[in-house]
Amino acid sequence: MTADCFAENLLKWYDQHGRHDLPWHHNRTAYRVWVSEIMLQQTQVATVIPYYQAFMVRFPDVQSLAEAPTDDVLSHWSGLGYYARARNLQKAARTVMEDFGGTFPAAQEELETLTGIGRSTAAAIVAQAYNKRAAILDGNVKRVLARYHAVPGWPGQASVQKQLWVHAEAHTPNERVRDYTQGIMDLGALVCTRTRPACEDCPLKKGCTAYARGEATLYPGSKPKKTKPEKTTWMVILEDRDGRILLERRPPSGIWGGLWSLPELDPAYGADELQDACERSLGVDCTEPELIDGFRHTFSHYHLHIQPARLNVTRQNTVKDDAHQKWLHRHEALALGLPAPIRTLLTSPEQVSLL
DNA sequence: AATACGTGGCA
DNA sequence: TTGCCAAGTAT
Repeated sequence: MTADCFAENLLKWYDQHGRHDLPWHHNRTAYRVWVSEIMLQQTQVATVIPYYQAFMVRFPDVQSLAEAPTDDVLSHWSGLGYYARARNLQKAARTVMEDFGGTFPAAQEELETLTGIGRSTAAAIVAQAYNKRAAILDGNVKRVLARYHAVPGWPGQASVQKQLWVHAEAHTPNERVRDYTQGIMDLGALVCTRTRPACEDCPLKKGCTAYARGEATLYPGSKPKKTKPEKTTWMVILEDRDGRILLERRPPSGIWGGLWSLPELDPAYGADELQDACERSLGVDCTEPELIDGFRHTFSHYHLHIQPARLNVTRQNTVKDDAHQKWLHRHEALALGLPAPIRTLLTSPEQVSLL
């Protein structure tokens, strides 16, 4: 334990002010902790909670997750984002069943071999589920440590991250690792916040270098700003006489991988070429295409200009697939992996159909 | 090492 | 309206 009582002060604060009643705090099995950690990657607690609850009802253990249809897993993830997490989650569940005899590995080293589990997530599972010593370094911890030690630079930079890992390891105590781990995340989320940190309420202010300098908000260093690339694409709204809209399954990797969306066409096509392109690449027979408004959707790394076009389909080779149909109806437009502006164009689940 | 991967909240 | 970013990992 370091002489400045970092962990002790943090634990004392955690007992009084920390979060002790989140859904994954109850019945803390490795499986439940694992699912929560994956959902919480780059995603805020408030967003995760309802997804976590529903997920646990449908997939209460590793076996049920491993045996489920992937569509079922994806649909429970739909709206949460970063869908590779869901695909990796199930892949890892199947690995646990096949290679680990259905028992979740308890060693950080072994956990890291499972896809979707990196160093920090493996450590979080070890600490949360088994109360075994392991250092985590998520966004909250990075912020706390960057301020406490006045570590300059942007944590996305490998050299900066490396220093933060050293500090994370050094502060992690041998006792009460579970509470410590939850506590330092809670501190980052509730006190040592990105903007307007509540330094006066912080149990670590005494040893905090940035606080001593009155420079808490200068840390961690901000991401170097780059001009976001702009991308343009076509999302085609194909509607038949019954008002049903065509969807297609997206490739397993890439944006909205494995989900259903409006057909996406090569942006190189001009508006005048859309009809031909649809008939050729989607195998449908369209009448006059009519361009709807284009709009822009912003992702974290680029601006996506989406140019939806409406086309009337005169002939539709509908392949009935009850399982998929049911899936779409149950989860409505949210399940489609569409950016919000397009969702509004889908009037009701009953109008959604597959080709 | 740098980039791709979502969504919603907030200043 | 726009930019930033939140319990990161895979490639």
